[in-house]
Amino acid sequence: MAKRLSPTADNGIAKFRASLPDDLAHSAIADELCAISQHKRLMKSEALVCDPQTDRLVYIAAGAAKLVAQPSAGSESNAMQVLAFHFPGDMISVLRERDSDFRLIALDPCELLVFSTDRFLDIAQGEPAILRWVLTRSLQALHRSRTRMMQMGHKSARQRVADFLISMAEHGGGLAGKSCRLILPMSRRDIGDSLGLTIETVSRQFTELREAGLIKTQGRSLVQLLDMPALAQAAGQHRCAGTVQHI
Amino acid sequence: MAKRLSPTADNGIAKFRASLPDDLAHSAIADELCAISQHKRLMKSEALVCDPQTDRLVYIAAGAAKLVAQPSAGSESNAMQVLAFHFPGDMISVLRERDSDFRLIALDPCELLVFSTDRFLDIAQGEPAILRWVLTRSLQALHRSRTRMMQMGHKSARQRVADFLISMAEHGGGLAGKSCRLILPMSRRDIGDSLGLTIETVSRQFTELREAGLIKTQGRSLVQLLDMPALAQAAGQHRCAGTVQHI
DNA sequence: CGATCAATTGACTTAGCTCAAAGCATGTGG
DNA sequence: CCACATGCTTTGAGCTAAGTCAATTGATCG
Repeated sequence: MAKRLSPTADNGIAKFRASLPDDLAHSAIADELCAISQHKRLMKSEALVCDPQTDRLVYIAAGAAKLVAQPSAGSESNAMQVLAFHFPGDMISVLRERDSDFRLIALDPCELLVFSTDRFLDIAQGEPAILRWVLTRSLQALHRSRTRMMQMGHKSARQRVADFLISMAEHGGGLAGKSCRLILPMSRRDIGDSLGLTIETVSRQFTELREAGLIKTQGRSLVQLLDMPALAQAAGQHRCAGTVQHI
Repeated sequence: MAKRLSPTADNGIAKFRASLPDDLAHSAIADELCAISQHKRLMKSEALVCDPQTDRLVYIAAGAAKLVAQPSAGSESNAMQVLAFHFPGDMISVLRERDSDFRLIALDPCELLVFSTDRFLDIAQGEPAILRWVLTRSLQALHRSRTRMMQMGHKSARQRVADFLISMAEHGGGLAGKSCRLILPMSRRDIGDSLGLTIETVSRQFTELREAGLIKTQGRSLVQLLDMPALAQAAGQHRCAGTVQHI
């Protein structure tokens, strides 16, 4: 059993165990994995620092984070790219990379479990079900990344922003009705960087969506999606929760 | 041992075995995997058709292929997106998807091994090293996908085309010197669809690169990279901005 | 209650898209 | 083997969506 570090560490570990396949939550393998895990807490805007020599697997127990890449070369000013936003329950692979380093930055206070990928896999090799669990999640992540790439490809600013809001709503879970309240943990800059748009364009899109009656905003981070089917349509007739209406 | 289907089938299977971790190439597990593999040959432009109900793993033994996604809904005209190009030795995961179907289309005659992902993993569970092998490749694919997504984000047409050429050269293997000959198996349209650009823009970029003395073209598909360092720089820097200092 | 940074709005510029026409390869039939 | 036909590619001329620059408004915190 993992040594008692602190109540919150135990809490994070418990969440990790719970996310594993049911029958493995309390297996010896799970114990081993927990034992090699490093428990980290990040303050808002703090970056996860870890040995850049090894690949890492990071499990998010609580909080939201962004995975960013910044070209190491020259131009400091702009050019920060947000590759993905991550939420509790996500397992992220952070590969070491020579030219552009990838970093995980907390959007709000985060609780993480960090594993060395190699050591994790060495242990997981003893239990193929765990290996398969990680593999399945990776394939899904790959699939999601490809789907998003598809969208980045040729979509308008309106479509990207609408799609972003829809996908945030999917995470929030409030997909039930037509409307949905969201608290966005990320700034407009983060949103822009993740969509390949400028903050100004993002802001203008928010304004237009508000004027079209599709959303309502309040303060920086509170957004209310008033008509999700219409939003989904604005996003390009993709995934709408219940009703996909033809055009 | 897998039943002898045909000389080419055996050839494809041999390549698959060779790509596995050394000590497993002739293991019983490898035999089992080969036994459940479906050997397919595709003509140029032919799509891989397989049961859309199950996820598939596809190993490319020979030929080049593109992974495309087309939004199922309405608009036929444009909106075909090329998610990735694949080459011999690649292992691709084709997930079934309800709204937008992903298809693998041959760019030239292809030789493929197709596995049901579930059955593959069921067998691979007997040999964690194979599971880990697939996982490692998936994480790399994810990483590549993210890197490309980053580029799709905010990069100019020039940067995208230059980067595309560089990455094609990496596949060709002729990375040694400053120059490199490439035979592109894909059309300008495919290139455009993969970069989120129109064929016209791709063509114009080729022209400009030619006029800048960075490449030389001959016919549709032959491209000669004359100055790869300069190309790499064009792929990286060259922030559009108001002040475009010519090269 | 200012100080400070994020977000919005406006005016202007431009990269890349659209539409349209002309050149080239590649394959086919005489 | 050559002429033709077809589809790919290149080139050209506007247009528009989104970026840049700049100034204002709004929120958040010591």
